[in-house]
Amino acid sequence: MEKQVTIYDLARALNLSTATISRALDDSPLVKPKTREKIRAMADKMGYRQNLIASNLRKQQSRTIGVLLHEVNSYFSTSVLAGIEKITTHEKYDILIAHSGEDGEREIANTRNLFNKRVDGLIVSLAMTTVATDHFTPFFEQGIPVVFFDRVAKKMPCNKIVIDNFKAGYEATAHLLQQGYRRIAHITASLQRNVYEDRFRGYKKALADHNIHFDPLLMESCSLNREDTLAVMDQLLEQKPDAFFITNDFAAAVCMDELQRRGIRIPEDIGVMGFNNDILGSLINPRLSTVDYPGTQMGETAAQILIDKIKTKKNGKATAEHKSVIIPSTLLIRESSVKKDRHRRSHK
Amino acid sequence: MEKQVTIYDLARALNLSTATISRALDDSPLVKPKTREKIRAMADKMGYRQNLIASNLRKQQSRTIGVLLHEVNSYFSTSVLAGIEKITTHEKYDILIAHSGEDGEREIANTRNLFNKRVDGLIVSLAMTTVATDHFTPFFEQGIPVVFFDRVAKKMPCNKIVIDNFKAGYEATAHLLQQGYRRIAHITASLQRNVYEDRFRGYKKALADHNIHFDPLLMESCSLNREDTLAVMDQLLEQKPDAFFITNDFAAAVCMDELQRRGIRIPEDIGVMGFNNDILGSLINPRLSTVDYPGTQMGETAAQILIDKIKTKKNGKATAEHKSVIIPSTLLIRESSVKKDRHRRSHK
DNA sequence: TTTTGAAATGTAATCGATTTCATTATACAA
DNA sequence: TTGTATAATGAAATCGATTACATTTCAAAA
Repeated sequence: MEKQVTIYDLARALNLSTATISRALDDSPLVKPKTREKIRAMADKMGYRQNLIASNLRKQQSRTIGVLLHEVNSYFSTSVLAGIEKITTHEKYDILIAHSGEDGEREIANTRNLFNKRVDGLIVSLAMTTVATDHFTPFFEQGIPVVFFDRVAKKMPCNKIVIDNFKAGYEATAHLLQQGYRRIAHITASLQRNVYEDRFRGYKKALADHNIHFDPLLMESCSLNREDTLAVMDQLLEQKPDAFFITNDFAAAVCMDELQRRGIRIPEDIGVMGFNNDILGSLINPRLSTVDYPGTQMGETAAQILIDKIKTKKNGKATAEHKSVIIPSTLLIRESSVKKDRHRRSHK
Repeated sequence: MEKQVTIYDLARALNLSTATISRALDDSPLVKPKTREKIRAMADKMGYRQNLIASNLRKQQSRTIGVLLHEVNSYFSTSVLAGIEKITTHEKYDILIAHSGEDGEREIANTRNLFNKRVDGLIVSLAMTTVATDHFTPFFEQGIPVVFFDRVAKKMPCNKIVIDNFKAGYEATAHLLQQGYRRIAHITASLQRNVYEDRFRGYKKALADHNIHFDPLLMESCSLNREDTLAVMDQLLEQKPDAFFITNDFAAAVCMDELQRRGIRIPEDIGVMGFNNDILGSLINPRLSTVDYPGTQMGETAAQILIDKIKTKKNGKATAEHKSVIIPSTLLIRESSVKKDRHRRSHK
């Protein structure tokens, strides 16, 4: 385990000051090209590597962005991460990923840790069980930019990247209604979170606009994991629904699988509509109708806005105003929600 | 944007030295409980937050582990990450995730960056196009522990967490043979990587053991993404195979979908065997036979071994010997590879 | 009361790079 | 040759926490 080579070692070896070394390695025009070359050569020869911890301490930055995710196991999450990474790599930032596993307590602990690590900015999607948002105030007080995406805090004024969940929920439900489905069951998650609440409102509005009475017995919230979804589905089937609108493709796929196992035909007997456009949906039979959710684009947008805020902050300009971006989502109609006979009839 | 509160501010406010403050906040028994309480209270009151960058510089550590992944978009990758995270969270380490997108060049750049960030250890799965492994030598020279998992460098002596890919490939192929399939096509990825090479060897050995001549025309390497897989499958179909052994569940699902679209029945006409046990496989029809790949366990093991190495290193004991762990994988026989008629016959 | 050892606190160096504010070298004009 | 502007380099402070080593405090023993 050799000792690290520092700029002091380089300075000694070349009989120069650390100031010159530092400047040379930073490509500063203040040092003579010939000197710079000498320093470069010696740095290579001695195997010098910059100590970013020391650099960051001095520069009062970390060139790191914290990403606080509710979960990482979905296609949506990895898409968002890919989008964030694309931008941050280009802008030479690192990302520190923390995930809360949908647990508000862990979200708080993670937020605290990222703050202590002095991340230059934060990208957040709230956990399912988060209620208060006090844990972000240290960031606001220090003027460290925070961008929320997807799962945002409704009341708080902040930077937000979202889709129009109300509209998406409305359109998905309206589509099912147009296909002739009437008793549309809705499986979703905690209504505390904007995304689920908005979609639910969209669902109810679409029903109302089609003169259908909303039946509370046709709606259930759960964690959307396999077991909970199956349990909830089982319960809802007693209400004799003719369609399911499920706010998650994985849960929708689980339902479809179980329905088919019970001999129920999709979409003839029961129509299914998912949400998120997970790859999964294009590989199951019948192909799942869903709402395309541009994860990569959300990630890119969030990262770009965050980095812009970080940069303008450095230039001293305060940027108090909050950006709010709505990314377009689109209804993706495939097979699980399109009644074939009805379709055929309409063509004849 | 207020100024950060430092231990100097606390020291001044309480008329104590920074040494005492630092010790108190670290729960050192060297400071009187009463003093500690006072310090704690003042820290809370003034909103003190530890600056981990300064702390890490002084302590010559980062309490961060670098994770270098070939990709992050698979169920396997997220499982591994979950496993790593479980351990690191418990041991109070952060993880810095870098992914190479299967590109060797990016892997080199990422490795360099993680080194400069002074990660305390590194967990790696090699990219598809990586050839040399010189980029890891700075870690070895500095005695920074590195653990490879899954995609490891065969020739290099190092810490490795793998499954027995040869055995898994053998068993998967043998199972298909037992089911009566004879012309088994093999779709895999770059044979440069141990995992694919070993599985391929297992495949060939199983064929040989069943007195079946290996036909090179039945084997193709590709990136395993949708388009490439479909192209390769199309080509292989000309060789009239009666089964596919595909080293990736996603690619297998894509194939199954396309085969069924062409009216080919699975498993009656063609049997399909995947690899990795992606959730996907349990949601498609017929359910995909595959090899269960314990990602979470691999992640946990890799993280635990790495942290142990970091700890023993701190205690001064050099740990030159390399750990090599083989995690058990299991053949998961579902529907896509089991000939129903044959099955029935054997029961009658 | 003095001694003594442990307990508590303090002083200052340290981690490694950056950067402000000098200072020295160099080139060109007068 | 001298003066002067500019280019190049250096000395030392700085970022904030930790910690080796020194010093003070205090209670119990002598």
